[in-house]
Amino acid sequence: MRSTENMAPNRPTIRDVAALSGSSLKTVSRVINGESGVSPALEQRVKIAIADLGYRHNLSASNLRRTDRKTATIGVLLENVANPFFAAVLGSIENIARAHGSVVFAGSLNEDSQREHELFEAFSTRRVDGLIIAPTGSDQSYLARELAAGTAVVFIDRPPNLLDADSVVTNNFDGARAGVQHLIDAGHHRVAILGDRTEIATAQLRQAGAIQALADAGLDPSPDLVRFDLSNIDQAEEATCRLFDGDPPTAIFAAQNLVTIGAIRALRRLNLQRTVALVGFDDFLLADLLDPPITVVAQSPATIGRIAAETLFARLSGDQSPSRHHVVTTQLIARGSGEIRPSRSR
Amino acid sequence: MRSTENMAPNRPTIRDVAALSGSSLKTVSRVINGESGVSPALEQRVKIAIADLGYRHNLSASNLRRTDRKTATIGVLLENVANPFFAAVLGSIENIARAHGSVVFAGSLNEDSQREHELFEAFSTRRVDGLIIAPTGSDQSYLARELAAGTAVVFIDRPPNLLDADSVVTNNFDGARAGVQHLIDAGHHRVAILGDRTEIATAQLRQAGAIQALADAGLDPSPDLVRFDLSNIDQAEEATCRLFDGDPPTAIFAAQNLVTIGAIRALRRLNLQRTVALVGFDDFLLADLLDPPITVVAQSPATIGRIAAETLFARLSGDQSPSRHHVVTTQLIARGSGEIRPSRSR
DNA sequence: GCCCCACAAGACAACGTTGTCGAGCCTTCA
DNA sequence: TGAAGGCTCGACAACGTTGTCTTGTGGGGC
Repeated sequence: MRSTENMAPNRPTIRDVAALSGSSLKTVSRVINGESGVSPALEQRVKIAIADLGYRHNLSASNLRRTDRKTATIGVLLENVANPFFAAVLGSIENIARAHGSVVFAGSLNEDSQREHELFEAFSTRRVDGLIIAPTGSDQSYLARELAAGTAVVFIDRPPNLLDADSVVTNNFDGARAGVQHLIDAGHHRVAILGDRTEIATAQLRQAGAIQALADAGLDPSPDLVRFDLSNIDQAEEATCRLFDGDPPTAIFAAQNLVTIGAIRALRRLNLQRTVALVGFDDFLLADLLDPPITVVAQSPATIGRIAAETLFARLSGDQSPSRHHVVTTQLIARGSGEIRPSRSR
Repeated sequence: MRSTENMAPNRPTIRDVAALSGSSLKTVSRVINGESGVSPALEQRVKIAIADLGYRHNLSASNLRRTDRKTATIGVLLENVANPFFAAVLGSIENIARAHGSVVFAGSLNEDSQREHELFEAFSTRRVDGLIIAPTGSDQSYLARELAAGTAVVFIDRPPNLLDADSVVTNNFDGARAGVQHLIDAGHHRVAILGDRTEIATAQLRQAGAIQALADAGLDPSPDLVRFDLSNIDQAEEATCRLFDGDPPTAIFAAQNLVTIGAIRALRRLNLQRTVALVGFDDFLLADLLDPPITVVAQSPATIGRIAAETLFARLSGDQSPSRHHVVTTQLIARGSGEIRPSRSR
């Protein structure tokens, strides 16, 4: 007895289709799954009944019974879907997933490792075939059981901690090193280094790479020119301004997207944008239309997403080879801001 | 008999948990669902068994049996997840979904109405509780049965065709009208109007609003100043350049994001960026750092996403009131490019 | 004419879970 | 002391589907 208030009628099931078409459950199942062994006439009757009833296959029930247990669903855990870098990664993953007939769960972690656990739990409960994760927490060993249970997992942007699994990451160290090297090559000796929060693994690597470039050139990173833990545009802008309180830098390396933008704003405010060189890590839309155009160390979000998704689907197709760790190279794009020479040598 | 090659072991079920904890299926089910009627001691034993086995709840089976039939899953169909506007919408939806304990399927349509059907089918088969759709096709009547079956559907960005359902859209007509009005107020008589493909409903409205503003001012839109069907940056750049072949405009209204960027590039190329006024529809990152800073008619993707998700969850909680059509207003942000006055009057 | 086989089609159980109902036990109160 | 009622706990069926097995049915070869 169904209440009349909450009046969603029962959806038709294969039982209804069987009754309407005058066939059996199994026959309908065969038609739905395109199995052989159904005469054309009966198949036609079943298809008409399906259309008439507006029957829709129930993947939950199907999946429960099937032996292969594939849901044709993958989960993607990113830092933030609204961040252009990760949005590009997600778009690329979705393209590959589409080609494999899978659909995609998307979730944002926002640097919250508890959220990482929650979302993993939620996706796992829904029995995704595989996961692509840009991890935030410092321990992914909680995934070991899931891996053993047959769920494929690929890490992107940041490698997993305490777990052996495939990964696809940008060459952060070398990219940052090349960015700073580019400034040194332009004749700079006082290069400021601005970076994101040091808890973040990628931020650490970029900062290390940047400092390595200084060391390679026999330059000491003076503490007043190195500022980390900048987590938004405003903080980066403020930190950049303060660089010019004492003995100022002639060039700036900004190790992250938002930090670069903060630096640009600060240089504008101080009217130093044509005097102080700037190289940013990670490309962004319109960088070429700014004045001066911004030189960047570009990452390849689309490549990262594509390789990660391809790796995932290879695993789902049975690839049992040892974990692979893909490193995607960066590309330095010289546009102007990074080629400014020091105005006065020391 | 499980083959040893494909060695994913069976996942533990509540049966295994019951056996290990020395209780029954139903008791384990009660513990999992936080139902009352289990003594603390037994509850503890069950929880230990769950942890020991690494048991994970199977939402498919649960959902199959439950009477409320809620999957705590919603589907979002967008134009493209990598587009900043839709990425912001998606991020906002995901936030609300998280607060309601739901997870989100994301799919890109890329102006392909067949893809719209495919994704709908895929999500429906997975029994999502609700859908948020930025439609691409010209007929959404195929959703009527789904609505009747109890799936909530909310349309965003573009209203549905041939279907009655909730919607949340930007006030495209008035926004575009205000943008062009702003240029007219600055003294312009020759205002070019550049727009996206006319098949797109929002593009039509913006173009109509822009032309209405001209008409209101007693200006005739001369055909050589109106260019539609620009679907990417390059086409927009090319079209903008050609505007200056004959009798040139003194101002440009670009009715879409990428079109605005194309126009900026073109004006730069012609070195007219400080001479020709420009107002763009839809805001973008760094618009304020360009030279001149770009005046825009800003949409509120986050607001659209939030209202759509809140409407959806209200429906899922039983709201049966008639369909509502939310209109989100635009905001004109004057930054400089739109306030340039005509250099010579005609 | 008979046997065998291929093929179409259906009966039935099972997937992992939860709704229903009933058994057993303990407490409470007349 | 006994009936009533409230607990905890478990047996069982059912959700919608598919794997397995069985039952027809007709055709071909001898």
